[in-house]
Amino acid sequence: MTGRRGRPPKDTGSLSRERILREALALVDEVGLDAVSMRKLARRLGVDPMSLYNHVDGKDALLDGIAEVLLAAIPAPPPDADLRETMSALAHGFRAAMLGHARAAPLVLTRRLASMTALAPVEAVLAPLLAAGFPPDRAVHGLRTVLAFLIGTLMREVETAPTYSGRRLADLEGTGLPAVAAAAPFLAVCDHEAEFEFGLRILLDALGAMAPR
Amino acid sequence: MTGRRGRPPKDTGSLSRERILREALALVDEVGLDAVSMRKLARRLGVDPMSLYNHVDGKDALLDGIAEVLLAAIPAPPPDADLRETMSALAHGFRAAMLGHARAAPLVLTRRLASMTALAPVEAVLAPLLAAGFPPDRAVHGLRTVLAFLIGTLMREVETAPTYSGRRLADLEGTGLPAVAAAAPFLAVCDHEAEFEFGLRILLDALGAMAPR
DNA sequence: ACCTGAACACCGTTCAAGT
DNA sequence: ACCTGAACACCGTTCAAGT
Repeated sequence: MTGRRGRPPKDTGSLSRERILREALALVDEVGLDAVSMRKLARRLGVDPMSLYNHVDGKDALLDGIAEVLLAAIPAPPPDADLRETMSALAHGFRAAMLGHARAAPLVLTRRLASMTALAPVEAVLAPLLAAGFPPDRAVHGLRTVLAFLIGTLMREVETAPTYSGRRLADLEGTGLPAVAAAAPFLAVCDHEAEFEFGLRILLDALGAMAPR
Repeated sequence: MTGRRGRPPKDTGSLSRERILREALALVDEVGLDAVSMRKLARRLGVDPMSLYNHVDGKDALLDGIAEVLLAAIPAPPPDADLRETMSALAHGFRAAMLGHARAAPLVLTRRLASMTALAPVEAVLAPLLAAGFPPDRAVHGLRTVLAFLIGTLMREVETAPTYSGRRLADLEGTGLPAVAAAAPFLAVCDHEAEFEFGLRILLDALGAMAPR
């Protein structure tokens, strides 16, 4: 009984904003952000490049759309969790969503998203902060501080080419900068996971200590 | 006696890597990153586009070069300052350098800089951390955490279009999200200065508390 | 060693035309 | 309402030629 009446069955459906965004994300995953073009996306969809403009407002709007798809993948935190658990769950969910599409992640991390879709995670962070007794202005402060850390950390994770060989170590030791040389073995590599947990802990500890209740 | 012998006097000098980078930065400041092209830069320099390739390795290398120019503008902290003063001075110097060229700042904030030029500020942060007794691995942790916060915060500052009118407030209140609505007046605006100081304080307090001496 | 210009293989997007 | 294709005004970069 499904799919009647429509001349072409839905999932063949030539074009739709959803199909375009889904395929665009796949294209970014495959070729990287710089190599994405409206024309390549159209070719991939078996369609004239201009057809895309019937569903998407141009390349910039397309990229914003991809960012929204990525953001929508962050799972909602368990509703009964306390402040720390909630913030931690959201931070980890955000990270997982970005690492799941590392090449597309900069779209979320570097673009100013006007859309209201981006507000679900904001609500999820703000609610426990308010519940913990933070007045709204300080809750927003807390939100923004954690978000800045997440964005900065994930930019580093996601831009890192998969190539820090031992090569860099020698470079670092040969700079004549004493502190750099002393810390060279730890500068040459980066355990992103540990880095993330280290910074997140500092911030969540600080917020916990500041919480009115 | 200066400038003899060279047929064209130095400062007329048709091209040089330095002149190209300086003019490229000015071009980014004027037209924005997206609108920058090798051809426009060449036109601005009164030169054939291809001449640039004699001094710069291509557009990507040009952009990396601009990022290095920006980074070089961070002043060295006073050498006699303690850990907190040093970190604070560097953070503020970094921020000032980025805000001085807001449209070019994403080059520093989002690109992976391979160059060793970027190491001067790293040395400046690491040195006081080591002096405060942090073992090298923890010093690097501290450096990276602060840097992530700086990058995330400055990305927000620098990407913010100069347009948060009262318009957004109504939008935020009408979302049906209770915490967002309650905090709407504070979400609608952003005092970047205060935000920066708030987050930086948390991090420097935490590092101070962790310092072995 | 450095500069030039033509040429190549691309872009995003407008517009008039089709169905 | 949606799709098409030609056309426009750009790109970054290679290459052979000039000085």
